[in-house]
Amino acid sequence: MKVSTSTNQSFDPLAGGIFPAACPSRTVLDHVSSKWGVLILVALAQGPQRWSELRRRAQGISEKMLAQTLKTLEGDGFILRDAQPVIPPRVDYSLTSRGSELVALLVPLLEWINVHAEDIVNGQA
Amino acid sequence: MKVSTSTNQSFDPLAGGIFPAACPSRTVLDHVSSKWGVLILVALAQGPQRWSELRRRAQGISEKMLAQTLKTLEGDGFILRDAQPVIPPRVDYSLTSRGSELVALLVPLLEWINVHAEDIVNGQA
DNA sequence: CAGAATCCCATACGATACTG
DNA sequence: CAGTATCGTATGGGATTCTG
Repeated sequence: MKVSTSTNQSFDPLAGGIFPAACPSRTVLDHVSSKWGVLILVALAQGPQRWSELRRRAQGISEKMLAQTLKTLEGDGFILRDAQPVIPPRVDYSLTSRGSELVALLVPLLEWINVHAEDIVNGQA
Repeated sequence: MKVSTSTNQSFDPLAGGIFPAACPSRTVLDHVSSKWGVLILVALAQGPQRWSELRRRAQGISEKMLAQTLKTLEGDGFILRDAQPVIPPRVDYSLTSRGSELVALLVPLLEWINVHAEDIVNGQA
């Protein structure tokens, strides 16, 4: 599959699958692009992490949203939940191989955003 | 910049900028990952398009959301609005160079999702 | 520590109608 | 054609409290 990487103007491997209103692609896209999905995914790119670590990393996330986001991502097979039966409880979250594939595509995007964000919100060229 | 593409485990060019709650990166990320942002951007990857074409492409979008999304993306400098003073009105939207950069990162992501979506929502490995 | 449960609100979003 | 205006709803998401 070829995709030229700049000032790209013609392709259409998406035509059949992303744009229809009720398609699997839309569902997955919504999960990933939910307010916290990307952040949790990318946070896990740095290796397995515990609940509280994720909570600290994704600043501003509520417990409810963390739980919900983790469940969705687990349901999609992007992350793995490893609960150890100890007291106090310890649960580690990590990327599955599918999750790693996705994150590999997400990281460049987030990096680009991170680099250009300031100019963008400041309205600079 | 190197980013290994699987079972990737260490980098952190994001540490400083994406995770803080009130940072430009978050703002831009929210714009891009809004329900319709990605779709409109990627639709425009196929070349300049008119309002009604975009509306047809991004199936399910309401006029309100299309207008709002286009304004946000224009405000961020991702797309260009070219209104021609003719009757009936004709307005073409196109990607700016900044928009093209972004889209170049978005397309592989959407393609990946498009390919794997079915398995993901069906709960298959 | 790692959640689940509940309550509640803001706003994202859709449907419809109207306009230059 | 390319929008704007208005209204109503659904739900994303926060705060708080409770539990194994």
